[in-house]
Amino acid sequence: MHTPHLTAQDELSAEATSALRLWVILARAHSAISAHATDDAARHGLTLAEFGILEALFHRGPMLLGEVQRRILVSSGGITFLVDRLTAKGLVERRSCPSDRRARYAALTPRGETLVAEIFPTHAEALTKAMSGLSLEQQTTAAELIRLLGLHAAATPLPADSLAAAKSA
Amino acid sequence: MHTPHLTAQDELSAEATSALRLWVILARAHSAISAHATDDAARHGLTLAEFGILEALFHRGPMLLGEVQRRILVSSGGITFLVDRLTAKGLVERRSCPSDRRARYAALTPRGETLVAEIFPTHAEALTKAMSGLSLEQQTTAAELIRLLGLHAAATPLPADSLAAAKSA
DNA sequence: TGCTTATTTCTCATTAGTGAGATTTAAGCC
DNA sequence: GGCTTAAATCTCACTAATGAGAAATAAGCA
Repeated sequence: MHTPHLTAQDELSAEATSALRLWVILARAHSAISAHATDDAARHGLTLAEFGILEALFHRGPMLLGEVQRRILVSSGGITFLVDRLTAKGLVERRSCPSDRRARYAALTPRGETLVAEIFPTHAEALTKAMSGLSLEQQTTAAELIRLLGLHAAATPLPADSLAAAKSA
Repeated sequence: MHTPHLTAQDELSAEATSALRLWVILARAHSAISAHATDDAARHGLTLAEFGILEALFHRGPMLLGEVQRRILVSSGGITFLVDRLTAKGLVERRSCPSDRRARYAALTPRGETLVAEIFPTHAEALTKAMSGLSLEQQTTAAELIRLLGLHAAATPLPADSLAAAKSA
Protein backbone atom coordinates (compact mmCIF):
# COMPACT_ATOMS: atom_id res chain seq x y z
CA MET A 1 0.00 0.00 0.00
CA HIS A 2 2.88 2.31 0.70
CA THR A 3 4.89 3.32 -2.32
CA PRO A 4 8.47 3.48 -1.13
CA HIS A 5 9.98 6.90 -1.47
CA LEU A 6 12.58 7.51 -4.03
CA THR A 7 15.11 7.99 -1.29
CA ALA A 8 17.37 10.97 -1.74
CA GLN A 9 20.13 8.47 -1.08
CA ASP A 10 19.61 7.14 -4.60
CA GLU A 11 20.89 10.37 -6.06
CA LEU A 12 23.75 10.68 -3.57
CA SER A 13 27.42 10.35 -4.36
CA ALA A 14 29.30 7.34 -3.06
CA GLU A 15 31.12 9.67 -0.65
CA ALA A 16 27.91 11.01 0.81
CA THR A 17 26.35 7.56 1.12
CA SER A 18 29.41 6.29 2.94
CA ALA A 19 29.57 9.32 5.21
CA LEU A 20 25.91 9.11 6.21
CA ARG A 21 26.20 5.41 6.86
CA LEU A 22 29.28 5.87 8.99
CA TRP A 23 27.59 8.64 10.97
CA VAL A 24 24.61 6.47 11.84
CA ILE A 25 26.83 3.57 12.84
CA LEU A 26 29.10 5.79 14.89
CA ALA A 27 26.18 7.38 16.73
CA ARG A 28 24.66 4.01 17.54
CA ALA A 29 27.92 2.53 18.77
CA HIS A 30 28.64 5.58 20.86
CA SER A 31 25.20 5.41 22.39
CA ALA A 32 25.53 1.72 23.21
CA ILE A 33 28.97 2.03 24.78
CA SER A 34 28.01 5.21 26.53
CA ALA A 35 25.10 3.41 28.15
CA HIS A 36 27.55 1.00 29.77
CA ALA A 37 29.83 3.76 31.02
CA THR A 38 26.90 5.86 32.25
CA ASP A 39 25.38 2.89 34.00
CA ASP A 40 28.58 2.10 35.83
CA ALA A 41 29.09 5.71 36.90
CA ALA A 42 25.47 5.96 38.05
CA ARG A 43 25.95 3.05 40.40
CA HIS A 44 28.24 5.31 42.36
CA GLY A 45 25.94 8.30 42.13
CA LEU A 46 28.03 9.99 39.45
CA THR A 47 27.24 11.29 36.01
CA LEU A 48 29.55 10.39 33.17
CA ALA A 49 30.94 13.92 33.12
CA GLU A 50 31.66 13.82 36.86
CA PHE A 51 33.33 10.46 36.48
CA GLY A 52 35.43 11.79 33.63
CA ILE A 53 36.71 14.62 35.79
CA LEU A 54 37.58 12.35 38.69
CA GLU A 55 39.35 9.95 36.38
CA ALA A 56 41.32 12.70 34.70
CA LEU A 57 42.46 14.14 38.02
CA PHE A 58 43.31 10.69 39.31
CA HIS A 59 45.52 9.86 36.40
CA ARG A 60 47.15 13.21 35.82
CA GLY A 61 47.02 14.98 39.15
CA PRO A 62 45.70 18.52 39.62
CA MET A 63 44.69 20.23 36.38
CA LEU A 64 43.58 23.71 35.42
CA LEU A 65 39.83 23.94 34.96
CA GLY A 66 40.34 24.78 31.31
CA GLU A 67 42.42 21.67 30.74
CA VAL A 68 39.79 19.50 32.35
CA GLN A 69 37.12 21.21 30.30
CA ARG A 70 38.81 20.46 27.00
CA ARG A 71 39.55 16.93 28.08
CA ILE A 72 36.05 15.92 29.04
CA LEU A 73 34.32 18.00 26.38
CA VAL A 74 31.95 20.26 28.30
CA SER A 75 31.20 23.95 28.04
CA SER A 76 32.90 26.60 30.15
CA GLY A 77 29.78 26.94 32.26
CA GLY A 78 29.62 23.19 32.54
CA ILE A 79 33.06 22.73 34.07
CA THR A 80 32.36 25.34 36.74
CA PHE A 81 29.07 23.67 37.51
CA LEU A 82 30.53 20.17 37.60
CA VAL A 83 33.48 21.11 39.79
CA ASP A 84 31.05 22.89 42.12
CA ARG A 85 29.01 19.73 42.40
CA LEU A 86 32.04 17.52 42.98
CA THR A 87 33.27 19.99 45.59
CA ALA A 88 29.90 19.82 47.33
CA LYS A 89 30.30 16.03 47.37
CA GLY A 90 33.70 16.45 48.98
CA LEU A 91 35.57 14.73 46.17
CA VAL A 92 37.32 17.67 44.54
CA GLU A 93 38.73 21.00 45.67
CA ARG A 94 39.85 24.14 43.88
CA ARG A 95 43.35 25.50 44.31
CA SER A 96 44.65 28.81 43.15
CA CYS A 97 47.32 29.00 40.50
CA PRO A 98 50.36 30.99 41.66
CA SER A 99 51.46 31.96 38.17
CA ASP A 100 48.07 33.08 36.83
CA ARG A 101 45.54 34.61 39.14
CA ARG A 102 42.68 34.07 36.68
CA ALA A 103 43.22 30.34 36.65
CA ARG A 104 42.35 27.67 39.18
CA TYR A 105 43.32 24.09 39.64
CA ALA A 106 40.94 21.27 40.33
CA ALA A 107 42.42 18.54 42.52
CA LEU A 108 41.09 15.40 44.15
CA THR A 109 40.55 15.46 47.89
CA PRO A 110 41.72 12.41 49.82
CA ARG A 111 38.14 11.16 49.75
CA GLY A 112 38.02 11.65 46.00
CA GLU A 113 41.29 9.83 45.58
CA THR A 114 40.03 6.91 47.62
CA LEU A 115 36.76 6.76 45.73
CA VAL A 116 38.36 6.68 42.31
CA ALA A 117 40.88 4.05 43.35
CA GLU A 118 37.94 2.01 44.55
CA ILE A 119 35.62 2.28 41.57
CA PHE A 120 38.02 2.61 38.67
CA PRO A 121 38.77 -1.12 38.28
CA THR A 122 35.06 -1.94 37.98
CA HIS A 123 34.64 0.82 35.46
CA ALA A 124 37.53 -0.50 33.38
CA GLU A 125 36.01 -3.94 33.53
CA ALA A 126 32.60 -2.72 32.41
CA LEU A 127 34.14 -0.97 29.42
CA THR A 128 36.30 -3.96 28.60
CA LYS A 129 33.18 -6.09 28.44
CA ALA A 130 31.35 -3.49 26.38
CA MET A 131 34.22 -3.39 23.88
CA SER A 132 34.76 -7.14 23.69
CA GLY A 133 32.84 -7.38 20.43
CA LEU A 134 36.17 -6.67 18.77
CA SER A 135 39.44 -8.54 19.20
CA LEU A 136 42.41 -6.60 20.49
CA GLU A 137 43.77 -6.29 16.98
CA GLN A 138 40.46 -5.06 15.67
CA GLN A 139 40.29 -2.55 18.50
CA THR A 140 43.69 -1.22 17.54
CA THR A 141 42.67 -0.87 13.90
CA ALA A 142 39.37 0.74 14.84
CA ALA A 143 41.03 3.12 17.29
CA GLU A 144 43.48 4.33 14.69
CA LEU A 145 40.78 4.92 12.07
CA ILE A 146 38.39 6.60 14.48
CA ARG A 147 41.20 8.75 15.79
CA LEU A 148 41.96 10.03 12.30
CA LEU A 149 38.28 10.59 11.70
CA GLY A 150 37.88 12.61 14.87
CA LEU A 151 41.02 14.65 14.38
CA HIS A 152 39.99 15.64 10.89
CA ALA A 153 36.44 16.51 11.93
CA ALA A 154 37.71 18.57 14.85
CA ALA A 155 40.12 20.41 12.55
CA THR A 156 37.44 21.09 9.94
CA PRO A 157 35.75 24.44 10.65
CA LEU A 158 32.00 24.36 11.12
CA PRO A 159 30.14 25.99 8.21
CA ALA A 160 28.45 28.40 10.64
CA ASP A 161 31.83 29.53 11.95
CA SER A 162 33.20 29.96 8.45
CA LEU A 163 30.21 32.11 7.62
CA ALA A 164 30.77 34.25 10.69
CA ALA A 165 34.47 34.50 9.94
CA ALA A 166 33.78 35.49 6.33
CA LYS A 167 31.39 38.20 7.50
CA SER A 168 33.82 39.76 9.93
CA ALA A 169 36.59 39.73 7.31
CA MET B 1 57.28 19.55 41.95
CA HIS B 2 54.45 17.21 41.13
CA THR B 3 55.23 13.54 41.44
CA PRO B 4 53.39 11.82 38.61
CA HIS B 5 50.81 9.38 39.84
CA LEU B 6 51.31 5.72 39.44
CA THR B 7 48.46 5.59 36.99
CA ALA B 8 46.05 2.76 37.57
CA GLN B 9 46.57 2.12 33.89
CA ASP B 10 49.94 0.65 34.74
CA GLU B 11 48.31 -2.23 36.51
CA LEU B 12 45.66 -2.74 33.85
CA SER B 13 45.35 -5.69 31.51
CA ALA B 14 46.01 -5.15 27.82
CA GLU B 15 42.28 -5.63 27.19
CA ALA B 16 41.31 -2.90 29.62
CA THR B 17 43.93 -0.49 28.33
CA SER B 18 42.73 -1.00 24.79
CA ALA B 19 39.08 -0.66 25.77
CA LEU B 20 39.62 2.57 27.68
CA ARG B 21 41.65 4.01 24.87
CA LEU B 22 39.02 3.10 22.30
CA TRP B 23 36.30 4.64 24.46
CA VAL B 24 38.08 7.97 24.70
CA ILE B 25 38.78 8.05 20.98
CA LEU B 26 35.22 7.07 20.13
CA ALA B 27 33.75 9.73 22.38
CA ARG B 28 35.97 12.42 20.91
CA ALA B 29 35.23 11.46 17.33
CA HIS B 30 31.52 11.31 18.04
CA SER B 31 31.64 14.72 19.61
CA ALA B 32 33.54 16.25 16.71
CA ILE B 33 31.29 14.78 14.02
CA SER B 34 28.20 15.51 16.05
CA ALA B 35 29.21 19.17 16.21
CA HIS B 36 29.10 19.32 12.42
CA ALA B 37 25.70 17.63 12.19
CA THR B 38 24.29 19.74 15.01
CA ASP B 39 25.60 22.90 13.45
CA ASP B 40 24.01 22.13 10.12
CA ALA B 41 20.65 21.27 11.70
CA ALA B 42 20.76 24.43 13.81
CA ARG B 43 21.08 26.58 10.73
CA HIS B 44 17.54 25.50 9.91
CA GLY B 45 16.30 25.95 13.46
CA LEU B 46 16.33 22.24 14.20
CA THR B 47 17.95 20.15 16.89
CA LEU B 48 19.79 17.01 15.83
CA ALA B 49 16.99 14.87 17.20
CA GLU B 50 14.38 16.79 15.25
CA PHE B 51 16.44 16.51 12.12
CA GLY B 52 16.79 12.78 12.66
CA ILE B 53 13.04 12.35 12.83
CA LEU B 54 12.45 14.37 9.68
CA GLU B 55 15.11 12.44 7.84
CA ALA B 56 13.75 9.09 8.95
CA LEU B 57 10.23 9.98 7.87
CA PHE B 58 11.49 11.35 4.59
CA HIS B 59 13.35 8.20 3.69
CA ARG B 60 10.95 5.62 5.01
CA GLY B 61 7.55 7.27 4.96
CA PRO B 62 5.19 7.31 7.96
CA MET B 63 6.46 5.38 10.95
CA LEU B 64 5.01 4.40 14.31
CA LEU B 65 6.26 6.62 17.12
CA GLY B 66 7.96 3.63 18.72
CA GLU B 67 9.85 2.85 15.55
CA VAL B 68 11.07 6.41 15.25
CA GLN B 69 12.04 6.39 18.90
CA ARG B 70 14.24 3.33 18.58
CA ARG B 71 15.74 4.65 15.37
CA ILE B 72 16.83 8.02 16.67
CA LEU B 73 17.67 6.82 20.17
CA VAL B 74 15.53 8.96 22.45
CA SER B 75 13.39 8.12 25.45
CA SER B 76 9.67 7.45 25.25
CA GLY B 77 8.95 10.84 26.71
CA GLY B 78 11.39 12.33 24.29
CA ILE B 79 9.69 11.11 21.16
CA THR B 80 6.31 12.46 22.28
CA PHE B 81 7.92 15.79 23.07
CA LEU B 82 9.83 15.97 19.80
CA VAL B 83 6.88 15.04 17.63
CA ASP B 84 4.80 17.63 19.50
CA ARG B 85 7.39 20.26 18.69
CA LEU B 86 7.64 19.29 15.04
CA THR B 87 3.85 19.29 14.84
CA ALA B 88 3.79 22.79 16.28
CA LYS B 89 6.25 23.79 13.57
CA GLY B 90 3.89 22.34 10.98
CA LEU B 91 6.41 19.81 9.71
CA VAL B 92 4.95 16.56 11.06
CA GLU B 93 1.50 15.22 11.84
CA ARG B 94 0.19 12.29 13.84
CA ARG B 95 -2.06 9.69 12.24
CA SER B 96 -3.96 6.97 13.98
CA CYS B 97 -3.10 3.35 13.35
CA PRO B 98 -6.12 1.32 12.19
CA SER B 99 -4.79 -2.02 13.41
CA ASP B 100 -3.66 -0.88 16.87
CA ARG B 101 -5.52 1.85 18.63
CA ARG B 102 -2.70 2.47 21.11
CA ALA B 103 -0.25 3.27 18.36
CA ARG B 104 0.17 6.38 16.26
CA TYR B 105 2.04 7.17 13.10
CA ALA B 106 4.22 10.17 12.59
CA ALA B 107 4.21 11.47 9.03
CA LEU B 108 5.69 14.45 7.24
CA THR B 109 3.31 17.22 6.22
CA PRO B 110 3.81 18.66 2.73
CA ARG B 111 5.75 21.50 4.31
CA GLY B 112 7.93 19.02 6.14
CA GLU B 113 8.53 17.06 2.97
CA THR B 114 9.56 20.21 1.13
CA LEU B 115 11.86 21.31 3.92
CA VAL B 116 13.73 18.01 4.12
CA ALA B 117 14.12 17.81 0.36
CA GLU B 118 15.57 21.27 0.52
CA ILE B 119 18.03 20.88 3.39
CA PHE B 120 19.05 17.25 3.10
CA PRO B 121 21.65 17.72 0.36
CA THR B 122 23.49 20.35 2.40
CA HIS B 123 23.38 18.11 5.42
CA ALA B 124 24.84 15.23 3.45
CA GLU B 125 27.55 17.50 2.17
CA ALA B 126 28.44 18.74 5.65
CA LEU B 127 28.77 15.17 6.89
CA THR B 128 30.75 14.15 3.85
CA LYS B 129 33.24 16.90 4.61
CA ALA B 130 33.35 15.99 8.28
CA MET B 131 34.09 12.35 7.38
CA SER B 132 36.65 13.09 4.70
CA GLY B 133 39.55 12.41 7.05
CA LEU B 134 39.20 8.80 5.94
CA SER B 135 39.27 7.46 2.41
CA LEU B 136 36.21 5.58 1.19
CA GLU B 137 37.94 2.28 1.82
CA GLN B 138 38.92 3.32 5.31
CA GLN B 139 35.36 4.44 5.96
CA THR B 140 34.10 1.03 4.92
CA THR B 141 36.55 -0.72 7.21
CA ALA B 142 35.78 1.61 10.08
CA ALA B 143 32.03 1.27 9.58
CA GLU B 144 32.21 -2.50 9.74
CA LEU B 145 34.32 -2.53 12.88
CA ILE B 146 32.25 0.12 14.64
CA ARG B 147 29.08 -1.67 13.66
CA LEU B 148 30.30 -4.88 15.29
CA LEU B 149 31.38 -2.92 18.34
CA GLY B 150 27.99 -1.27 18.69
CA LEU B 151 26.00 -4.42 18.11
CA HIS B 152 27.94 -6.27 20.76
CA ALA B 153 27.67 -3.45 23.28
CA ALA B 154 23.95 -3.12 22.66
CA ALA B 155 23.50 -6.86 23.10
CA THR B 156 25.53 -6.92 26.32
CA PRO B 157 23.25 -6.43 29.32
CA LEU B 158 24.07 -3.51 31.58
CA PRO B 159 25.39 -4.63 34.98
CA ALA B 160 22.60 -2.70 36.71
CA ASP B 161 19.99 -4.56 34.68
CA SER B 162 21.64 -7.88 35.37
CA LEU B 163 21.52 -7.10 39.07
CA ALA B 164 17.84 -6.20 38.88
CA ALA B 165 17.12 -9.30 36.83
CA ALA B 166 18.98 -11.49 39.31
CA LYS B 167 17.01 -10.00 42.18
CA SER B 168 13.62 -10.62 40.57
CA ALA B 169 14.55 -14.20 39.66
C1' DT C 1 -15.25 -14.71 29.44
C1' DG C 2 -12.18 -12.84 32.68
C1' DC C 3 -7.34 -12.47 34.08
C1' DT C 4 -2.56 -11.36 33.57
C1' DT C 5 1.13 -9.49 31.27
C1' DA C 6 3.13 -6.76 27.64
C1' DT C 7 3.10 -2.90 24.57
C1' DT C 8 2.34 1.92 23.06
C1' DT C 9 1.96 6.48 23.96
C1' DC C 10 1.58 10.35 26.99
C1' DT C 11 2.28 13.31 31.39
C1' DC C 12 5.05 15.82 34.26
C1' DA C 13 8.51 16.83 37.61
C1' DT C 14 13.26 16.98 37.38
C1' DT C 15 17.98 17.61 35.61
C1' DA C 16 22.28 17.84 33.55
C1' DG C 17 24.07 20.52 30.98
C1' DT C 18 24.48 24.90 27.34
C1' DG C 19 25.74 29.40 25.82
C1' DA C 20 25.95 34.32 25.97
C1' DG C 21 27.92 37.63 28.48
C1' DA C 22 30.29 39.55 32.75
C1' DT C 23 34.49 39.77 35.49
C1' DT C 24 39.14 39.45 36.37
C1' DT C 25 43.73 38.99 35.01
C1' DA C 26 47.46 38.50 31.58
C1' DA C 27 50.26 39.74 27.62
C1' DG C 28 51.86 42.41 23.95
C1' DC C 29 52.48 46.93 21.93
C1' DC C 30 52.82 51.97 21.49
C1' DG D 1 52.55 53.81 32.01
C1' DG D 2 48.25 53.33 29.20
C1' DC D 3 45.79 50.72 25.61
C1' DT D 4 43.98 46.75 23.23
C1' DT D 5 43.23 42.12 22.75
C1' DA D 6 43.06 37.60 24.57
C1' DA D 7 42.49 34.07 28.04
C1' DA D 8 40.38 31.86 32.38
C1' DT D 9 36.61 31.38 35.10
C1' DC D 10 32.07 32.33 36.73
C1' DT D 11 26.95 33.75 36.53
C1' DC D 12 22.49 32.86 35.20
C1' DA D 13 18.54 32.28 32.36
C1' DC D 14 17.19 28.75 29.61
C1' DT D 15 16.34 24.16 27.23
C1' DA D 16 16.36 19.87 25.35
C1' DA D 17 15.82 16.14 26.89
C1' DT D 18 15.18 12.05 30.73
C1' DG D 19 12.72 8.67 33.27
C1' DA D 20 9.27 7.06 36.38
C1' DG D 21 4.75 6.20 36.24
C1' DA D 22 -0.19 6.64 34.26
C1' DA D 23 -3.64 5.39 30.90
C1' DA D 24 -5.27 2.82 27.11
C1' DT D 25 -5.15 -1.11 24.39
C1' DA D 26 -3.58 -5.67 22.87
C1' DA D 27 -2.52 -10.53 23.23
C1' DG D 28 -2.30 -14.91 25.21
C1' DC D 29 -4.34 -18.21 28.15
C1' DA D 30 -6.96 -20.77 31.82
